[in-house]
Amino acid sequence: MDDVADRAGVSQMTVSRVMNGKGYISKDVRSRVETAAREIGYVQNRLARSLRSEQTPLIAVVLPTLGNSVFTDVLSGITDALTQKGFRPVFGVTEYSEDKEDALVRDLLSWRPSGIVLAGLEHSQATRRSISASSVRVAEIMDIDGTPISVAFGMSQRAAGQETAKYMLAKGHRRFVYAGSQGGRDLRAAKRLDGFRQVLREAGATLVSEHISSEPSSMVEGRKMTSDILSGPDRPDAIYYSNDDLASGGIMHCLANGISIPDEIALAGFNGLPFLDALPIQLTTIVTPRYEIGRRAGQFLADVDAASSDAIKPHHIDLGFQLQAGETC
Amino acid sequence: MDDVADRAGVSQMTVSRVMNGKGYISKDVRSRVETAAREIGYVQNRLARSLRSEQTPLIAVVLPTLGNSVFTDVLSGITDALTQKGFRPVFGVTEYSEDKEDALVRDLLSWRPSGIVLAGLEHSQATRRSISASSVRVAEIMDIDGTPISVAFGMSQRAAGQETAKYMLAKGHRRFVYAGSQGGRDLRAAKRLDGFRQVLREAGATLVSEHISSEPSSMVEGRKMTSDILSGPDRPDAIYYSNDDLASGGIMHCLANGISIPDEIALAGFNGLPFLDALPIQLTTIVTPRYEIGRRAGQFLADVDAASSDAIKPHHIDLGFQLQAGETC
DNA sequence: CTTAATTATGTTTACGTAAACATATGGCCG
DNA sequence: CGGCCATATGTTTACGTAAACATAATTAAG
Repeated sequence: MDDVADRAGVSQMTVSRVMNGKGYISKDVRSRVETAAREIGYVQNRLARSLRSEQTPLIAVVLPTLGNSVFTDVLSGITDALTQKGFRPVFGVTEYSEDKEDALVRDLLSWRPSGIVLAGLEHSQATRRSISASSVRVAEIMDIDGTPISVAFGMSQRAAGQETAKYMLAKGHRRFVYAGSQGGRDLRAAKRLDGFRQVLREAGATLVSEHISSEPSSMVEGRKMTSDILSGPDRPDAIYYSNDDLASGGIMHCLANGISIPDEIALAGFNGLPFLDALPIQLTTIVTPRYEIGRRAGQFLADVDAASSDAIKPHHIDLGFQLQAGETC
Repeated sequence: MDDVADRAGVSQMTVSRVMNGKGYISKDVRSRVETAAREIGYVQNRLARSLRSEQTPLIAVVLPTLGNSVFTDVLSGITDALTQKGFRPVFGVTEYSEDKEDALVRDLLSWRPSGIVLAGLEHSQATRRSISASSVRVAEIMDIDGTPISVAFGMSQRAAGQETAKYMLAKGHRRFVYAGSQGGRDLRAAKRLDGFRQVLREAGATLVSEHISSEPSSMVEGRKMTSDILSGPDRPDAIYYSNDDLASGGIMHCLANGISIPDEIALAGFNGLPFLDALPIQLTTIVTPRYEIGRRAGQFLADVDAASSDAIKPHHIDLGFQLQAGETC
């Protein structure tokens, strides 16, 4: 800035004013400064700017993984909303580990972001302390079953599990198996299962068993699990998968082995990923507003006014979900 | 830091040394400082740290979109590599616009990142200027057909197009149509088409027409385009799609309308996305090392030693690709 | 036992910016 | 014409940290 100032024959402070469009600047000086800046290729140093002004246009984003398109959809929504308001995401992935979340949150907060996005409502005491000590705005996403730190954008995971169970029961299925992944560390999936279980219990139906793979979810994994389940001793008449990736693997297994869906076995997934449309059989699933969740969360955090009301009463914004009836139940 | 210092009965500088593990510190002082820091919940201010030390653990990542899983795969690879070495990605999307890339690069460079990831090898003069003025390390990804600024990690897009053409010709197809998206702004797709065209020309085969939708690529879009192509006047016997999303839309159209693949029409895609396995017909496509490209690029940028050799001769790292023969050609 | 290293700590300063606090000019009002 | 306000610019300082440059205490070497 000093160099630009010299070249334009003004003080450093005047350059700062031109750059930020604050205060009074004469037309003449403005153009001289702008020219000088362009000529020497001046680029602001945001580190200094943010240090001095005590605010950054950064939003920390903490997600469990990028390997699941659910979270890349969310990230896409966040990014779009933030970009529009001149904010930038800085992010990291926890791989569903609480310890990594703690460390990551601490690390990201050291950038003094103005906001932070967390997945889910369950966070360690350490994470909560870090956050409350820093006065960042917080948006929790995906889940609304519980008490948010500040505002949660998402849908009721439990209700999604319930609705799926009701639908499958209505279709006449009685003996169920649950197939999940990530070693059960996906707490949203656990809540869905919880809702699912509860409805089954009330209806007197049976949850024969729960298969939880330790792998990340994928079609291949879903196919393998389905094979195990169907060749096992206690064969169910329906499988509830923790997500579409696993469920589509289930469809593949059945197709490949001539197992008729839904007569011999019914399947249901979760997420409503677009690739389902390409499958030969339409999966019954729950369509979630992933992009919208991200966009709303981003919008909220980038909205400086929403910030000012710092003592926000914890609440949630329910973005709903949609059961998409397919041919697999 | 001053507060921690007071509490531990040492100077601010000693606290700094403990935090960064630099210089000599006695066991006693170290533990006192660590305790004090924990007690008052001290969190480093990276803005100040980076400002003073003139280096940041940030890597700027500029991608065309997050709406295409190709780039989320890449981003996942980048993130994994960076995280491991204590770096963080800060990113933005260009939506395939050169102007947005310029603005984004300028903006991201203002954070003084130690590295930047760009997609492709084609960049405006403005972008090149910004980058060379800032002395960041640069990794260009996806494409290696051309001269990189520094190091490019990717594969030959042109060769991919060529190989697809050769394969389809070998299967006896002669009249081709190309189907692309993004209004032709995807320069990698353009290079593939270029290679494809060239091989057809040399073989005396015909590229009947090139359909370029202005929409982002998706199965729905691919299905629509395929319908148009097949109902048009000059019906081809093969369609080369710019990617798997469009191609799988093509498969759907054919399945839904009883069009036999590959007898009535042959199809080929690009990327080798995992969901292809779930389709009733295996698509012939090119499998690209997307995650690996991201990982290698991230690794390179996070490697401080690779940095020191600042006058790197422009070169590329070819991560190759694999033609995956399916049932659609 | 001196001297020189090694270990351990402190003091001063600079990183690049913007907030806070001046100051100067001109125009408008009564 | 004096006073006040809007406009336009400058000067000083602080943001939180680490590099650079001391200095003190301890150990090793001769």
